Amino acid sequence: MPEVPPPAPTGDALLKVLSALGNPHRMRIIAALTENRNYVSALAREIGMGRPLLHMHLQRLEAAGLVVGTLELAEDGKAMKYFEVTPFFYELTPHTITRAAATITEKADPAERADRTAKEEAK
Amino acid sequence: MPEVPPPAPTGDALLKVLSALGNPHRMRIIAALTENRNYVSALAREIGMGRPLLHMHLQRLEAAGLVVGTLELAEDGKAMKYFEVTPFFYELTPHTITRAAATITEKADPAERADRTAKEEAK
DNA sequence: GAGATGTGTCAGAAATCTTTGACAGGTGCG
DNA sequence: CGCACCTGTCAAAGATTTCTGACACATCTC
Repeated sequence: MPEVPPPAPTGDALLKVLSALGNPHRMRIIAALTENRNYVSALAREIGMGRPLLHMHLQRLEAAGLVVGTLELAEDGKAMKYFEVTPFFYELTPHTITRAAATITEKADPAERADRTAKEEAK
Repeated sequence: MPEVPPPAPTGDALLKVLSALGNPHRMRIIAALTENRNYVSALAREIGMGRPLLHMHLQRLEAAGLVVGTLELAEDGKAMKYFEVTPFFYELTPHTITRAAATITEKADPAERADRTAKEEAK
């Protein structure tokens, strides 16, 4: 079975991944969860961070598709949300960035082209 | 000549790269400069963005080591700063992130906040 | 000199992201 | 019931990032 090359991610998706990973706390969260999956409260204690804050970071990572959380019921009936990292893979080169940049649906686009060229000096 | 495997970047370096790339404008700047090098003012017109703003973005990209700028004197004597992308290559996987996370010198580190650790064992 | 080009920087507004503390559930146990 | 866990959300404060409009300086051309 030949290794299939990773599909090119859309600009917005890659943007989410990069901004999600570009944060020391979230990087550490990925590191902690890579070693072994864990539930929110325990993870919060492990890396010394408040639950609400960790919750938000996990949400950001999950939105980027880097981790997944599943709500499981323990034997004693308590509900705990376990998080684990997804086996992601991204290659960052000028080429991949260029390719991704072409498909960005951020703000501003419909009304803009070659009209605001010599506008700043015109005062 | 065998291809040398890319060296593992330090946590702080990777952090800079990721947060630099995790921005739509900077991604487009990389895309534009990948096609051909350019000087600040022309690039600003090309992607429709104010010079001061572009200047700041280029600074961020250069600090991350993704682009380099060289001040050159044109034939007519005008000084123009040409920017071009560096052939960077980063592999993003749970493993590389974990490895990088171990070497982060961001805020909080000198004194590990391990004070409420006695309670978590009470499971 | 005026005008067009290039460079750079600065201060403050605007928009975002990060962080904290309080609250509102739920379960099982002594 | 009260305590010890778990889950989640919210509002407001705090810290950063992003963006804009001046400003200053240089060169070449008219």
